[in-house]
Amino acid sequence: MNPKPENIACDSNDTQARLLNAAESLFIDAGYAGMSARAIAQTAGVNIAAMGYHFGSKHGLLEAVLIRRVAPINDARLRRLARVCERGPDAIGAILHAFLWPVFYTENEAPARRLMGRVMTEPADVVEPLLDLVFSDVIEQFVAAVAACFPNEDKGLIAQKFSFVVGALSFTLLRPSSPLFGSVTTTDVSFKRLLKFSVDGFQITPTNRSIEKDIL
Amino acid sequence: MNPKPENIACDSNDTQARLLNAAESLFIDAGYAGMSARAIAQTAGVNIAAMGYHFGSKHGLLEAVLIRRVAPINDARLRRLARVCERGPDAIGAILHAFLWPVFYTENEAPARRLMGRVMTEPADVVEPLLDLVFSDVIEQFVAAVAACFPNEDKGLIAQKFSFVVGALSFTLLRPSSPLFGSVTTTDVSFKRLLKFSVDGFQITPTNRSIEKDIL
DNA sequence: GTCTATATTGGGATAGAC
DNA sequence: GTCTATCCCAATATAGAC
Repeated sequence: MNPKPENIACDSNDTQARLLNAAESLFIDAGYAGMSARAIAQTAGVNIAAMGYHFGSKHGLLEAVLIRRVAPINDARLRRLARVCERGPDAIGAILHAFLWPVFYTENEAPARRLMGRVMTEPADVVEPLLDLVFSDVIEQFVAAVAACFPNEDKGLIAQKFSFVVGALSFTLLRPSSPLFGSVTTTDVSFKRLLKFSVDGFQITPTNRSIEKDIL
Repeated sequence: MNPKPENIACDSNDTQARLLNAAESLFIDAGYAGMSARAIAQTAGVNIAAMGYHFGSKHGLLEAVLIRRVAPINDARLRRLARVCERGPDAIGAILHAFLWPVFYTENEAPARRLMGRVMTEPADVVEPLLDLVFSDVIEQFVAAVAACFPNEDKGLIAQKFSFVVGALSFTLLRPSSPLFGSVTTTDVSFKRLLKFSVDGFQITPTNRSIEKDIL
């Protein structure tokens, strides 16, 4: 289907890379259903038929777009996770750092970030198989590592807290500047804030009973 | 455009309600671009032309779908916020409770929750005007209330922390059961976990310097 | 208020010449 | 590998009869 799978340059002028870049940009802005094959070809400056030739279909093109960006990030995540040897509550910061850092600082980070935010929130029938394929291993390993930090905590609680982190991350990537939340910040500031917020959210703290009283 | 704007029943059999329910269901599952007017009419069991007659267009129908669900939730949020008089760090739990509780426990909550998750993550060109219209007032008031709890903190930091909460909330609503994050939980458990996670994330804690050292 | 029928545009995919 | 041309179907919207 793809006669030249290796060595795909990101800013080359060949047809495959042009299609990948165009599809990525349109997917970020409009989602899968909102981007048309015609618009992709036009943005890429290539013929419509080239998409079918190189990637089989619009969906095949999306898959290639995803893997190009997400695979390096997930590789970096797992490499960093492997270096976090210590366990116990103090390791949570290092683990979440290993999970978040590659998203913000891997090469070609700007498009990759928005792409990750978009794909994590797309309708399930479009990307669920792709999400499972690309993220299940990483999520599983990180959840297990976090769970090892808190051996006495409920495993379901740990997994859900991790999903809160993924949600906060996805939303941050998806709307880097939103009129709803005021001023924009730099990548570095967002990263540090999200990391600290996540670490604090994972800490074991006594439940504040005054919150419960507020129910109506 | 809409000859009968008031008194829209949620489970009635009249054409408007059937269209609203069908559009909501399809929007949740496929997003705006992924749902077709034909599919809406077919699901609703009404004629395609009825959509144009009652709501003007597919976009007008989406707007009605949104307002029907989100307006009651936002009203409840602001009513609850108005009752949170005290200020200081202890009020953060009550404020976040006021923000989150109506999402999980307002009537017709099940579709409303997924709808909120979907609309918060849709491509900007589809819903940005709607999001501004529906959410800007609520977000602004809640961010201001939270900022009043932490008068010495940077306002941008407060706003971004609040966006983390919104992100975690949206993702939780969007994927109530995801194979990536293991077992499903009840609404009550998710609500309590998200509330505690958010409160803990807002607390002022010393920055853990060991996290910084982990940068490769 | 409802429906049939249709106008008009755009969708994804591909056959086949070069 | 690339392009033209086209197939077939789906999209939203609306006109006009009832």
